[in-house]
Amino acid sequence: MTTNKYYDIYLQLKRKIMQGSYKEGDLLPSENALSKEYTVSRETIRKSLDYLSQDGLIQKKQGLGSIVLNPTLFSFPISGLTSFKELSDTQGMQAETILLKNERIKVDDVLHKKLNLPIGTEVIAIERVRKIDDQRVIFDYDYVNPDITGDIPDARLEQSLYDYLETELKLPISFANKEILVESVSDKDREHLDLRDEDNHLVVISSHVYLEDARYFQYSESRHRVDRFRFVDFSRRQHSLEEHRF
Amino acid sequence: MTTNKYYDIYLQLKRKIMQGSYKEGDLLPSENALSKEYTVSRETIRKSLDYLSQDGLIQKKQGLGSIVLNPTLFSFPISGLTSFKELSDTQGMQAETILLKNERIKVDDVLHKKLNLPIGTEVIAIERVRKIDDQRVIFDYDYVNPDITGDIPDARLEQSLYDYLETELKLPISFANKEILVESVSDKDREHLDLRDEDNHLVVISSHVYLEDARYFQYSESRHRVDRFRFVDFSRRQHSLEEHRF
DNA sequence: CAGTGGTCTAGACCACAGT
DNA sequence: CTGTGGTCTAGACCACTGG
Repeated sequence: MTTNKYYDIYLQLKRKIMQGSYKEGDLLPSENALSKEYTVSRETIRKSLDYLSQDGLIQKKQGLGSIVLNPTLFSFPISGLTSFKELSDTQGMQAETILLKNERIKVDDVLHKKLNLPIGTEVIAIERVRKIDDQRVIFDYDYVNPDITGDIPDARLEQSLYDYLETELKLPISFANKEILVESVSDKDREHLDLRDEDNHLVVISSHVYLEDARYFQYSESRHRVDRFRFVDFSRRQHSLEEHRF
Repeated sequence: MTTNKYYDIYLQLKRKIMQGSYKEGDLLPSENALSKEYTVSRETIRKSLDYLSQDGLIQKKQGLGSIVLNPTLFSFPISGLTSFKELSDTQGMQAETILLKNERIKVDDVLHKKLNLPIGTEVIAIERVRKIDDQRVIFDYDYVNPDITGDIPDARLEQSLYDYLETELKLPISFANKEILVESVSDKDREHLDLRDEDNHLVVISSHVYLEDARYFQYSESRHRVDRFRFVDFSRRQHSLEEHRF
């Protein structure tokens, strides 16, 4: 339960859209009408609607109103920062984790390039293989800052790293820079994953993860068998009045 | 030139961050200080800062201030809705387009599944191959609603479709649902693209594109040779106080 | 024309950081 | 404690849409 008016209203409107009380193409009640209905100011309503808009649930049009969009394509929240465990929970996949490594190491020159940390810095290196429907299809590497987390119990890594960090350590994970590439399969990939003969490539998702106070906290690399990868996104066009060149 | 205070201030602050007037880890002036500096209300400043935050340029922390983040990773705006032409312009690649097809067709059952349009609907089908550094590495399919665009001159398709739509037709392209998958190479892919022996797969980006009034307008499928694909994203964690199950 | 969303203000109170 | 960002208000004016 939150205590924010705008967030409560956002959730209520979201539920109504998801449940079909408002259908695709319908207009929401006007901002003035909503502000009366919920007895809040119009600016508060506008903040709630901004959230719906960012979710891709409505489209606002000046002079007309807030058009309800089709929420069906929206069921995969793979965009944003979401952990494997959360995904397998919401998607109802049968999933299992194999822990290969969980130890402190020093950053060498190879890691240096990936992590942007000085050579010799101590990090916790974690290697995990993810099994979905009895096939090993994802290879996860994580490097975290031990000054922030301390050592991490093996048992927690077989569940969710993020759950441990947020629930147990109360670490406020906040934002990430993410990159998606396709890379060639390495010998190590082939050893630990169930790959088919035609699999020459893996989809690799690399993330630099930061805490709320903007401290650099974790680098992760998640290597997916290509047929098990899917990325869904809702995006708005930036009408570029601005200069992009810097 | 815009006439919005919050947007002007956003651009000014953005420029200062990009140019290094504010460095990584610095705090921006407080909201009160900024509102005095620009002689606007604090809410207006907050709107500007919201934009910077969405861009991943600052991180706000209650009680502390707005922390400036590292803008270096941020130079690839492949996220969002961006056309091939815009990308090749900003990235300075040597690029060329080969137009294979530009004609009205009727939706058949195969297209029906992709477009979510009734069988028999008339659409403009466009097929283009993109050459980068003399190699044919991207195959683009576009299907647009002819009621909205009318026929499209061949010459314009060798440039940018989006440029034509926005500059010439003044169509307000607004948002899209996008999906990224990896698919097997088809015979048609192999015929039109310069693929290497080991290329069994392509990265496929599918988008459903809508106008400002939420009318469905275009479906596009962009098939990339895997080594020429890169996707960069900045994401904030949704602290899920909320239910994701619907 | 009346009604819609878009921008902006001046003020208030609260929750949180750092000292 | 002071200063920070977070929430919220009541009102104003503007730009746009539709009839």
